[in-house]
Parts: sequence; C-alpha cells; structure tokens
Amino acid sequence: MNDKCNNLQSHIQEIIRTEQQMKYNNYLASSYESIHKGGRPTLAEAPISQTSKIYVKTHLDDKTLVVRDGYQWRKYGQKVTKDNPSPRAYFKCSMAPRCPVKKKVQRSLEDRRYLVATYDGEHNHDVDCSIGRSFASAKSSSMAGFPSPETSDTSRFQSNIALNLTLSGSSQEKKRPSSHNSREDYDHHKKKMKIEEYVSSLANDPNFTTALAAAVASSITDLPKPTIL
DNA sequence: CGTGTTTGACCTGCGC
DNA sequence: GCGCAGGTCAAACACG
Repeated sequence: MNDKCNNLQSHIQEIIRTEQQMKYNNYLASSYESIHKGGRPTLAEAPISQTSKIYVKTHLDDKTLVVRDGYQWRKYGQKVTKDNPSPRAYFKCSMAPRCPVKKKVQRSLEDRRYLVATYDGEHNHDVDCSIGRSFASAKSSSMAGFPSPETSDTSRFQSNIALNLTLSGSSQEKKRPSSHNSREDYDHHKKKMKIEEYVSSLANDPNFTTALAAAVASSITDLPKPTIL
C-alpha cells in the first residue's frame, strides 16, 4: 500500500507539472483572446454564475461546433466574427422551455484543436438524463452541475475532462426508443462501438488520466487536490 | 409530421 | 447620423 501511495505521489508530481504546462497554454489562449476582444469585460469582471467559458479539445477536422455537456441545445444562429475566421455558433438550452441559458461555441484562435464554449446565464432545471448527472457528479467536489465561471485555469481544465465524459449521452442518442431484434442489435452494436471509441480516446487523453489519478489519489490518501498557482 | 439545422435578413449597441 | 460587428429571428430545408 505504501509503495502504491508513493507511486501515486510521484505520479501526482508529474500531474502537477503537466497541469502547469496546460495552465501556461491556456493562459496564452486567454491572453490572446482578451487582447483581441477589445472592450469586452475581462473574465474576472464578468458576473459570477452568469458567464463561464470552457475549452473542449476536439479533432481539427471536426466542424460541428458541438460541445456535449449533458444539456440539450438548440442552435439558433451562426456567424463569422471579425477576430476569428472560424464561425461562431449560437445555442439555446432546449431542455426546459423557459431556460434562459445560451451558449456560444467557437474554435479557439490560439489553438484550433480547442472549442471555446461560452455559457450565458444559469439553468433553471436539472440535467434529466443519467449522462448529465454523471457530468455533474464528475465535477461534484469543486464545481456545481454547470460549468463554473472561468475564475481559474483549473476550472477550465476540469470542465474539459468532464465534457469528455459525457460524449455518449448526447442529444443525438437520447430520443430513439428501443426497438426490437436486428434493429436493436444494430443500435446496440453502434452504441458499443461508440463507447469503445470514447473509452479509447479517454485512455489516450492525458487530461483524463491525470484527473483520474488525482481522484484515486485523493480517495486513497488525504492528499489535497493538485492546485495551480 | 415533428424537430432540429442552416442561413440570409434584420436588430441593436457602440465608436467615430 | 453612419457604418460596423455581434447577436437574434425566422423561413426554408433536412432528416428520421
């Protein structure tokens, strides 16, 4: 057990170094953005619990601008903005008829592998699917069920991980009722393939393994969670 | 047929 | 007042 703890501790040191590297990368991205947004309130100035921003890693050739966060969104517009050649997509929360939450999704100018999702407002309802709940619980200890305001790079980092965990519970999969026989088998197979794909991508995702290791470590020991300065 | 997406038009706020 | 850019609307369209 002690050996395992020692291994974990040394692994956590690596994790912290990795996070610091990520923090630096994210800092570059946000600095670039604030410079180019001119006049836009800085994130620290933005009202807490009203606006938050998360970064989601995607494939470069993925043009869907879809950020799967456990909620159901309806796209209502798309624009190409002046400071970023990638189109910005506008979404409204469609899980509740009167939910005021909106989000904007645009590929990061600094690092085009990342989508930047900006959330506006607060949900007046819960996530009603199991995946959504797992999304919320994945963030449970330090975050609410909704992406927290971007007050630190840690939150952005954690949001990124949480989002990757929700991939199989997208709106695209939620509504088809189960049918029978070959159709059911086909759907099941398809779902299985998808899950395997996600699991494989998670396994290869250093962010995920990092967070997993930290969670395991903190549950075994009383080590504080890694923090970013 | 219901639901979600696309996309051009329109609205609004801001700087000059 | 004008022009620009971001945000929103809504008709047309696609899809299951």
